[in-house]
Amino acid sequence: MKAQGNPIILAGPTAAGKSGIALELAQVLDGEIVCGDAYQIYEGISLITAAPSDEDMEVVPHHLYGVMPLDTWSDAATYARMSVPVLEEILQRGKTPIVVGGSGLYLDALAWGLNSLPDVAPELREEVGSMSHDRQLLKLLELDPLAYEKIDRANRRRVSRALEVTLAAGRPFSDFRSDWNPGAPRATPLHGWRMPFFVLQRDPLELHERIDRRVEWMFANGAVEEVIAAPHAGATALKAIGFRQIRDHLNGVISLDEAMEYTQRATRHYAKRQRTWFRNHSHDLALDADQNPVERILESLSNGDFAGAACGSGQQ
RNA sequence: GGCUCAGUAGCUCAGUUGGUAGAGCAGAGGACUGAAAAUCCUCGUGUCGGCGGUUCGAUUCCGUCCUGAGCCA
Repeated sequence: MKAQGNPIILAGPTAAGKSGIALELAQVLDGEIVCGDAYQIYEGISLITAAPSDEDMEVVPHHLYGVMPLDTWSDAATYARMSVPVLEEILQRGKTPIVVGGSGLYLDALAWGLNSLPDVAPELREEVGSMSHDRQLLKLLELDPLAYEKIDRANRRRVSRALEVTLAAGRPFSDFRSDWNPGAPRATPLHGWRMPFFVLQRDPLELHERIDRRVEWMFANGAVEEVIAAPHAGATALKAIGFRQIRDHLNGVISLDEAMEYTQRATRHYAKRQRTWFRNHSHDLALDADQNPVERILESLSNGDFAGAACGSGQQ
């Protein structure tokens, strides 16, 4: 028997103040917070990923933070699959799950669903990865001309992925893409939920200021030690901002000050990409961090703005 | 004091056999359907250190001065 209610999503760029607002919201709504972030789910890097503090976790139950071993591969589909039972369980208990995070693709996977694609074996991924970009393109043109036409061909990641899936499925990647191919099955929101999708915004200059201060704080409070303690980080976790910079410092390539400066810079770049993503991807309501976002969220929820869209058909 | 090398975009540097110059990074904007804190795309006029000279034309050659680095005294 399916539980009543829908989870809420609170997204937005890093350092916009999501965690604090989620905490307030959870207390008002009798909710529980669920990680919606690609890196905060990893174990052992809570500091450099700016995951919620232990104190925050005592105020309101938090889920899916620090649960994934550092050497484990992760991706959007994995995240969506593992978060469903967590959300379901919270709803079962009559609480409201509040998914908080900044990973646009992960959140979209949860909110709108992903097309159903075959898994790609690591060996196959490696095989495709070892091919030159030109060879991948040639192969893709041969096996999936539609994908070849539609895809960002300069982006090696995209080309590799299309080729991987084509090879793994034994038929073209484009067959699975409902946005390119009207015949393909549409993605459906997981579990038929229709989750109100809020985006928290903040003035870019203010955001940059907050990022700089937060990174300074991380470095003053054990960021280097955290990286030293994580020698076993795998391909996915290794990409957390700060990881490479601190390792470069530990290897004597750059100074500590440089490591911090580069981390600040990389985080600003990241925030910019997030702003672009959230501005242009489907969400329900954008809120300014300076204009009572909690009140506005509560207001829009109680107005029943999302009631009519429930159960599976929700899009846009 | 003498000699040598350097002085070009916010930074690091390329280059122009003399026809006023271009990369990376930074910065700005954008894209994104299973690595997404990833990956990719677009955007480059700056007294080419100052002043003189030669030349149709100098950032490029010559002189001189300034600044920095190194070597010799």
